[in-house]
Amino acid sequence: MGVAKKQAVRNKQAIIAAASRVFRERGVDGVGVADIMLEAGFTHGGFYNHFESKSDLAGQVCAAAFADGLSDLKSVVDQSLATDPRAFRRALENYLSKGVRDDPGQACPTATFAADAPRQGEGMQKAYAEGMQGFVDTIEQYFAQRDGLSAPVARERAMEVLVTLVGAITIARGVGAAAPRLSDSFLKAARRKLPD
Amino acid sequence: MGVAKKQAVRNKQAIIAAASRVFRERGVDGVGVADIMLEAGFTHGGFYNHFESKSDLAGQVCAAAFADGLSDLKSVVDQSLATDPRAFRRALENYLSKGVRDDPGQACPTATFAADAPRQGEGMQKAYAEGMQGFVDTIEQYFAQRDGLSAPVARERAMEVLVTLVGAITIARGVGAAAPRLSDSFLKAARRKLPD
DNA sequence: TGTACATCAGTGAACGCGCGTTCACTGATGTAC
DNA sequence: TGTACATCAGTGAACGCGCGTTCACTGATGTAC
Repeated sequence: MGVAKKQAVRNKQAIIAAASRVFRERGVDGVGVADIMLEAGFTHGGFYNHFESKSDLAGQVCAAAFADGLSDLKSVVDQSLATDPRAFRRALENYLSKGVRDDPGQACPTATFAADAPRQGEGMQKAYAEGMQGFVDTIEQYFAQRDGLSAPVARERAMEVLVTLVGAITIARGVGAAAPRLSDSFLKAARRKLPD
Repeated sequence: MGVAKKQAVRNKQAIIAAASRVFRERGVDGVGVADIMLEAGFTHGGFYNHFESKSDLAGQVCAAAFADGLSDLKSVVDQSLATDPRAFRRALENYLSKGVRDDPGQACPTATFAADAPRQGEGMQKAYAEGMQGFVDTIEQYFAQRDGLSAPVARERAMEVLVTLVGAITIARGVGAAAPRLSDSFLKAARRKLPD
């Protein structure tokens, strides 16, 4: 069809964005390449102009999702340290909300890609591990700076927070459709356990 | 081939056991019916003598896995209340061990089926929700009895424990292959946060 | 207890379908002159 | 600035393959007499 280079780059990002959403909703194994391309507004043949394979895409999707998530997290952390000390806590509570639970397509990759990562290729495993590392580092630094904690203590707290977030949202989604009230109580219990 | 009724029942259980293992290792969408039957030692054609569909199997597998898990949990709880007060805590620590992390095929369904449940059919969703409900109830009763807590408080603690277990093992598996040391520290941090 | 027959778990070939991937083709873009 | 041509993103048909499921067949099991 003839497409400008800049447009091609934008199209690739649109494919990644579409895949990012449907992968989180239905799992990497639950969507086909043709579905993804259709969601992005293209026919499926062009896929291999942008990606080596579906597995390659999965890795790039995971990396991009973590990059977005980390950038969001960093601005929340900066905001908390500078002007609005409650911003961090608010972000955690928002993560454990019904809205996030019921819309995995938009949600943080920590939970949505956790199950796919070990089952997909090396690229996705690496992206997931590096992404989690970035989250741990950022939260660790936040706790260290805010509460004057030593690095190891702050690090452990950061990991505890991530464990609570991922555990609660994972369970809440798992029981969600069949037991909505149980699902809500898991979110509530986890919210109450969060640090300030 | 001609097979006794008792043997047929045993064969069905063998299929469920094989599926239970490979579903946890590779995800429900990651294994085919033929694979499962081969793992169980049969050809694939006989599958539909036992199950209506793959989705039906997934539901039965999830229910059976939770029944096993719940029965294990109940005997640990009984043991803790009767003769060995540390048995419960030991079981939790064992859940968060490298052995369990690296062998999902044998592991507790709370974490391994959490991601599949919302994406598979109604049967699996129901089995997962009922299974989690059973776990919550059992742990709640344990805390209530052991520490003389009111039901709501004991319930919230039970949910906190489950959130920690599922979150830690999910993240540990997710980062496991690409970042083994990070994975270990998540398990460690979660173990340290467990109640006695 | 022995015989004839219906049942039905397991076999293995076959079904249509959708998957990931390839390919010849197209035409606007971007470059060389 | 205008023209001729190479590039390459996107199209849509096609590839082989493995999926979930169906089916005719088999023979030991279990039952009726």
